[in-house]
Amino acid sequence: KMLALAVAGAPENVNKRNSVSDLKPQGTPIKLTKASGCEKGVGSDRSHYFMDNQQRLGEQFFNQPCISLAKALLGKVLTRRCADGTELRGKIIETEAYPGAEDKASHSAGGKRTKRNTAMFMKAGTIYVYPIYGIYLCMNVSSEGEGAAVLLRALEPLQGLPVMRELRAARRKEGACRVKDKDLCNGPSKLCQALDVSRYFDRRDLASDPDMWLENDPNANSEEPYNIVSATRIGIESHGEWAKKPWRFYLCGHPCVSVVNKVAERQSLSGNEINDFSTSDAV
DNA sequence: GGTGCGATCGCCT
DNA sequence: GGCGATCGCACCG
Repeated sequence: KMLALAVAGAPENVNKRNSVSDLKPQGTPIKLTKASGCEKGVGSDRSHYFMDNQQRLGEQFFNQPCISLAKALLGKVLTRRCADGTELRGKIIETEAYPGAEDKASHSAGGKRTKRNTAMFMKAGTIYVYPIYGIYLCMNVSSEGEGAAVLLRALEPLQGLPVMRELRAARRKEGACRVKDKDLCNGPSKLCQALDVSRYFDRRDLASDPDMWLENDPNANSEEPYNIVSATRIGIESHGEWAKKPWRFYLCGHPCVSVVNKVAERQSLSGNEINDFSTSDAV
């Protein structure tokens, strides 16, 4: 606790003003109140919410169908305990479901098991980390169902932002501008960098691992619920019909969404749960 | 604000 | 040997 506090309580306030402007709610009705945004709570202000023993989500939570888990993960807090005791926290705000064998866009398409995708076939809650484009990593969590997993695509950073910023800056050019709060974890590989998720986590159990786990957001009750947008998944255009499945889920209007899909948002708001449109992501 | 492009390498065919 | 469940930067408007 003390370590976490020490880290979180550090120099963050210095940049408060910047962060505030970084996180403007846009578009749709979201409830990004000051208390729930990245700006204020982040770090020092927010960390006290996590001082009491937060209960980690256990096996049962992960043991649900893929699409259902992808939605259930939204709003949960991913916590990473670093080697020095520093705790980094981010709220999951965007996921993608890869339900398994029939899904041609999945690494487990056709039920194929390989060395790489082994974690997808392990018990629900198993972490699947794989390298992509030679230089990046993506993190998934396996769900119920053979070869099914959920890709984590974006987090709202809550605690340990200075550390996250350092971890992210390591990859960037010297002299590049400071990463905005909302950009620290707004992409699948960015969140791996920001939370120091390495390939070492592949095949580990998110329900019992000492270095990474999930919590409920202790602040959730004071916030109005977000609308969940379901949109087409990102980066799988070459997979024909499967590319059109609306299996990407995100909190509507949240500033940390990696790619906004306005068509999907309109459909979600009009109360249509099935967004089987074929257009690619609008800007 | 948006778009285009190159980086870079493990994995699978 | 070819190809990504991506990212950051340069460039344009």
